[in-house]
Amino acid sequence: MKKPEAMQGRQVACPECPLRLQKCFRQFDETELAFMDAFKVGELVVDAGTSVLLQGIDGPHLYTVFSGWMFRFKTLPDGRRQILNYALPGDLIGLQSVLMDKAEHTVEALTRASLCVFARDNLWRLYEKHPELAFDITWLAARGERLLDEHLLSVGRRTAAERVAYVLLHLFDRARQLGLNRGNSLRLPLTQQHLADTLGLSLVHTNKTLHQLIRRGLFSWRNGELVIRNAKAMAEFASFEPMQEVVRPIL
Amino acid sequence: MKKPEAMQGRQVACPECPLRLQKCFRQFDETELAFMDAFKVGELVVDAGTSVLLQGIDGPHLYTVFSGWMFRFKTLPDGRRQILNYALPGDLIGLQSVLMDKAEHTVEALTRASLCVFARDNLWRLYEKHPELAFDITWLAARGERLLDEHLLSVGRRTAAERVAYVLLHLFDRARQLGLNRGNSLRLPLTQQHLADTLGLSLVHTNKTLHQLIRRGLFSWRNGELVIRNAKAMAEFASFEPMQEVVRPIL
DNA sequence: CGACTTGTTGATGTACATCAAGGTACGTGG
DNA sequence: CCACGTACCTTGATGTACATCAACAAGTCG
Repeated sequence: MKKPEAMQGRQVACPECPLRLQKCFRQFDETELAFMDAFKVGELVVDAGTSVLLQGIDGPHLYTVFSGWMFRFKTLPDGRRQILNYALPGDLIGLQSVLMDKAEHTVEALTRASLCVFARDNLWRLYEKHPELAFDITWLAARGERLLDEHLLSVGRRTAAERVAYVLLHLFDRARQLGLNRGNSLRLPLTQQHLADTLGLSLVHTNKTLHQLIRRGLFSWRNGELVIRNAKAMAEFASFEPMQEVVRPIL
Repeated sequence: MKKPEAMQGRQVACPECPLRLQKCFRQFDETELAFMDAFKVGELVVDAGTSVLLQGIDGPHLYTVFSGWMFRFKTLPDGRRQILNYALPGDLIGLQSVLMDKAEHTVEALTRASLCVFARDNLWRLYEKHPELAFDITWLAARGERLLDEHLLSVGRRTAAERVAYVLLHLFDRARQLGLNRGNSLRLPLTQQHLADTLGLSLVHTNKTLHQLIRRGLFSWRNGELVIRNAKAMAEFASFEPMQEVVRPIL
């Protein structure tokens, strides 16, 4: 587990942010962009395997993922790990740790990733001066809760095979909304161990289950390339319903 | 599953709200109390077994639990149910459904319960006029996410016995902060089926596990009365750490 | 200098034996 | 009647062990 690299100065100004051009994100007006630009204190680029927030440690910053994949997890004292969810470009990181004073989970980069960094101290000004942005933050928090609801349903009540199918569709769907896919194909930067820790399964059983589903022709996954072969059957099997596509805020 | 009773008019004015007297809740100033009083459109009293929000249905209201226990759950098409969390007095209900336009989960009363009802349309005014209250809502959302994180860790990575011990301590701790306990004793309005659906276990196995822990002298639970007999051993066994006691907002 | 070994490491694949959890059935008791 | 208790058998998931495979570094030899 590497340490984060030193935070760099600001490279991209919010008004020119290329992420905001994606159709899935809400348009900001000039005042909002100006405020965000002032709110942003820098950028952080981390290599895969680097932790940005640590379980039990005070977290002074709020982040937005600009590029790359990250994941959030908790561990038990004896090392058992549960991955809570994944953060993709546009996702907020560190809201819990800013509001509750310290993080109760760790956030680690799955790929090389870059983050926009905001100072916690200015968050209050955001609430005072820009209620729309405050509303956006609450919206993002509610969305986070919804993702956890769905994940919890999976881990608690779906069978191993259903869980695997579900999570792959879920990740594919989220990545697709950001345009990270190429047709039915997607570069998935996970190991089977990540999947296992996401789904509450052992590595060995995850592997068996994965192959069982691949043999059934639902998808393939080789060399980090996931291909959805039969989305319909897969969604039916896993009781997966894609998230309604909404124009969502981005900080 | 009964339908909610008709909403009654306002009985208790926010400035006189007895719940706010609890030491665990943040004090509101007069302006805030006045605003909340105007924001509140009524009260809703429901019997045990009544659903307030329904999975997949548009939810126009925001609620605060005033008294009683409620729980939030999702179900799969074939009926498998996963309880996501419990709502006790002071907890917010319906934020997801208000922000995302419809609920993706159901909220049901575990006991007779009364709720304060707020109109979604006025939520925006709250963000405009009372950033502190907006901040509070975000805080509550972040807290909800944290509870889910912990629950997910349990279901994903704890053994059946650890899960049972953990959830009982968790519920006891939350109830204690509200003064619902009497020493080590607490009236727990759950059936073993609720517990099973919370923990992702079968009813039979939940029962066995429960008795295994009772035989070990960690707690007892008869006639709906939970008694923590050995809190230390129980917390150690389940890797339970009580939530830091914070003064928290209430709407 | 390049080409071919060799060793290392991390991710993956598969075969057991074992065990934790599930499902059915049939009790009891309020 | 519904919640709880318990026995019995089944099965889904685990843990250990070991083999494969690709990526990468170091070392050796033509």
